[in-house]
Amino acid sequence: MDIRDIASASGYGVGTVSRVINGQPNVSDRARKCILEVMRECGYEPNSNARYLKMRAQTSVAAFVMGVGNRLFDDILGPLQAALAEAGEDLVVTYLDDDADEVRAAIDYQHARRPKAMVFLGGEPRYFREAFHEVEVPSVLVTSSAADLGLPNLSSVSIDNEAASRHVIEHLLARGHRRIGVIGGSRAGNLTSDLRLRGAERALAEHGVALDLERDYEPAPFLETGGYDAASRLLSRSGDLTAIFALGDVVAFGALRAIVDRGLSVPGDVSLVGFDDTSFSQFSVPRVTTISQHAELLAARAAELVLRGMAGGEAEHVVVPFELMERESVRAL
Amino acid sequence: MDIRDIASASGYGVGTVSRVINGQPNVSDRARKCILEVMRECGYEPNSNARYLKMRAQTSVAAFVMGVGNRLFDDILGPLQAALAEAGEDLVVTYLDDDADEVRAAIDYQHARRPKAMVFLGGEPRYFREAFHEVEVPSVLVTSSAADLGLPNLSSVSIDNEAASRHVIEHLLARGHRRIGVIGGSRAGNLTSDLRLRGAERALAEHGVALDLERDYEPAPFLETGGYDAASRLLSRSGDLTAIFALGDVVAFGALRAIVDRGLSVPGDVSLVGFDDTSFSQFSVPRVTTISQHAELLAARAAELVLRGMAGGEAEHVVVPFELMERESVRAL
DNA sequence: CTGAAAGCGCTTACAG
DNA sequence: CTGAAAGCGCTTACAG
Repeated sequence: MDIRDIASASGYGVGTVSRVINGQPNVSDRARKCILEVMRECGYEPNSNARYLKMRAQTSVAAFVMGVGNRLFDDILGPLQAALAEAGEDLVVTYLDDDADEVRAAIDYQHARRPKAMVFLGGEPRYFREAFHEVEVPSVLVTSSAADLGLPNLSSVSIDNEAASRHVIEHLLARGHRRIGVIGGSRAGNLTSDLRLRGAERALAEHGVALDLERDYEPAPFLETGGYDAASRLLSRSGDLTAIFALGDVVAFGALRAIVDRGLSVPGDVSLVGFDDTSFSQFSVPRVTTISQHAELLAARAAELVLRGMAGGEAEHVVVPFELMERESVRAL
Repeated sequence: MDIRDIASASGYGVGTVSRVINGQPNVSDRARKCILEVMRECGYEPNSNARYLKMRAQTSVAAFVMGVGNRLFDDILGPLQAALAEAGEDLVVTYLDDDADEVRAAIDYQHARRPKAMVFLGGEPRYFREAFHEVEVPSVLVTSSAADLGLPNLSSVSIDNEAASRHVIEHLLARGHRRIGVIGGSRAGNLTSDLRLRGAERALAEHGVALDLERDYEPAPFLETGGYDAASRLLSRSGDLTAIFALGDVVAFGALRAIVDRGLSVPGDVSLVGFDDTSFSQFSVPRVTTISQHAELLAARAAELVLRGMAGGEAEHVVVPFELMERESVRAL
């Protein structure tokens, strides 16, 4: 069942059939109606490989969503799609596994589909450094800054992760905490958690309570168990900590459990702050103070950057404000 | 940059180049080496549309992961891939958005890639009923039964959701609970939550404490807010409930919050049971009793069904055991 | 082991 | 408005 079958069944040529498939205007109403009818009857679906093989023309803009299951990303997608739609652009989204190489995926996609532009929700800087030069279309990285990458066709929009982290520490300091532990990420890992850690370190240093990385910091993968183990180790080692800053909400969730398991209470004995404002921090008992990123704002800026990139503009790196969500997990000493 | 460029640059014909691309044996070592070298130098990547257009031959088995962010599915994927690899089959996975039509996606995929078989991690029965007849390859639905669908090429592997639900109710009953509320899903929705609701109803009825659907059941979307609102309404209406069974862990998470917000404690005042054994129920305070599905078992059976289907076997519907994870959220009255 | 040729199912100038 | 023809980049008999 191919376009030729439809052509002969309808009595028109393949050219005309192709035109109705693609919704082109120069087809008589009569032909269109007739052909549409035949296609429906036959349950015909154009072969996409053949289409894309021919249509070297660029199609829609492609979005790659990293780390499946991130609610923030889901919340960005809607407004982004809407904003793009307003400019007449389609958005087709591809979900990627947590440890997938998003840049490789994007390059493959580019080969197959020739998108006009690409947007990455999340992303590992390492992959961008390695292979992004192979992508030829304007792109934007969302939630993490690409300013340091210096790629001519890669814009970015993110909060200032380092500043957000400083803000958390200052919040804690202002409430009388001096012995503050930090958990999450690693000292030589993913750029985003690096920035958060660095922000905490600097804020602490500025206030004369330098973070002892050996004693008061514990790396942890961004999983509940990671947070649980890290908090346990930290608490065994530094029993005098009055507050823990978890560099991600999942980590905070595990940490909360670990604290309670030691017979301590949050915030009675230990104050806790997370990062990301996931549903965990909104519904846990107690609700956890955390840093929130504004999905709609990120989406709006991302859309602008995409459009500007497609119009030939240079890469830009925009920073949007974050917000500290004060909840129930921090006690004033 | 196409296969012809590689051919002329290497001095061989396109046929030979194609053969080395596809790792076929009938190529001299010399030619293979030379061509590989040229391809590397040029950074050549075959055009996948052209490949698939020609290769009408079937490729790998395709997996569709529904409702992005479901840890159970992620845990199934690894073992499934491994088991299939042992049989020499590749698994390529596609992540789908929560409200995507997975069957439509599968049909499109089938058109483009001609997979040998497909497996669905999760899925909406409605979509299967509507369009699955268009898929032509052996498939298996995982975590939900396709027995009632009667599709000749659709096998399934799942726990007995109804029985699991009965088990929860019996557990509660055995601990002296008589006034048990149920939240989550809807009375005319997704098959899986229907089954869970029905299991609860029947178990209750059998023990002479019929579930009053108007009074002691609250539908809720599978989100924390859904659980929060449903539990709030239920508790306002039926203040004498001693236990709540949430048809999903996310719903339980929201419910836990709602209970605490009313100044009640779990399990002191209200016992709580979830379903799915997500990280929430493992790390919440208190840890929540829930039903666990065995990822490795599901994966192993799914792999068998895929292989059997590819060998021409008929569709089968297998049921694997579930497990009640007793934790800290249920009190004996 | 290798090359020349046909053809996968489409789209798009080109001519009418 | 419509059709015949070329060609997108590959793979695969077929012949050598």
